[in-house]
Amino acid sequence: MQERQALAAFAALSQETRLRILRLLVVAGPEGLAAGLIADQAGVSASNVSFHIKELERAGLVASRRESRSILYSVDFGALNGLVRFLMEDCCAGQIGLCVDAEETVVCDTRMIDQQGGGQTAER
Amino acid sequence: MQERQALAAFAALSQETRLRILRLLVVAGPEGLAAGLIADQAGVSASNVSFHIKELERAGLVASRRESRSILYSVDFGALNGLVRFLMEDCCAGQIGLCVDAEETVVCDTRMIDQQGGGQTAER
DNA sequence: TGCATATTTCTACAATCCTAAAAGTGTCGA
DNA sequence: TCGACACTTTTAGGATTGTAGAAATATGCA
Repeated sequence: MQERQALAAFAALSQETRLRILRLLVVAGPEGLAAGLIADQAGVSASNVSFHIKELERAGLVASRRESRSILYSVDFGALNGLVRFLMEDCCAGQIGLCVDAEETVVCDTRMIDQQGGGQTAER
Repeated sequence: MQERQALAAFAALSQETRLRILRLLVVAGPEGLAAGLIADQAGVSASNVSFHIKELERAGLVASRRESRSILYSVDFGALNGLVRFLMEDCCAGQIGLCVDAEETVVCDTRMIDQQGGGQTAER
């Protein structure tokens, strides 16, 4: 994932309504959800949903397709995956051993295994 | 990590200068970096660095300590780790098998293994 | 076509970002 | 201790961007 896209994705996720919408869409799965339903479930006005969905689309996190009267929006899971990877790799600038805690979540990428010898845990 | 903190963290990372600063700090490691050095290396004015650092601190991603005349800033790796986890768990709303691709990065948390049977990859 | 539903554009307001200048804050030597 | 210096933060300003609700537009079915 390019830095440019990651910046847009972070911006998209930094807004409460958008985060809520994204979660709804994740739960909905590849099938997606109509804008009206999103508005209902998120407790937000339709125009507001439209605005935020557009932002999520611009960030590449959400895709849309028309189905009869409704437009169904769904998460681009590839993009979401890319963002996780960006955060772990690019953003952590190769210090993944420091960034990603090995306690519960053990990440088994070769690059990470190389750095996991120390078994370092993050300091709080 | 609480949603509130995650929102602040995403907002902090959604700005080019702040992302650059965070990367510098990650590379610098626990030792940290003085504000002046950050300004030089990031190619940003001192006041601007101060402004953005404060934002990173507010988001809980960066800590500071005084050392003689300088103030050294360092990444809170625990918080960064928490953000990665938030993105993978809370944000992905339990659909980790969909969100986190199993191709290169295999995540070996029990919760994830449970969901990895399908070996589903994201659709683009 | 005409109506009901679904979505987008418009508008006003608030928040963010950056530069330059001024004000702190702490350290060191006389 | 006091003043000078180095380093960082705060403030003020103006331009840009983000937000929410009102109004307008588009779509599909009878």
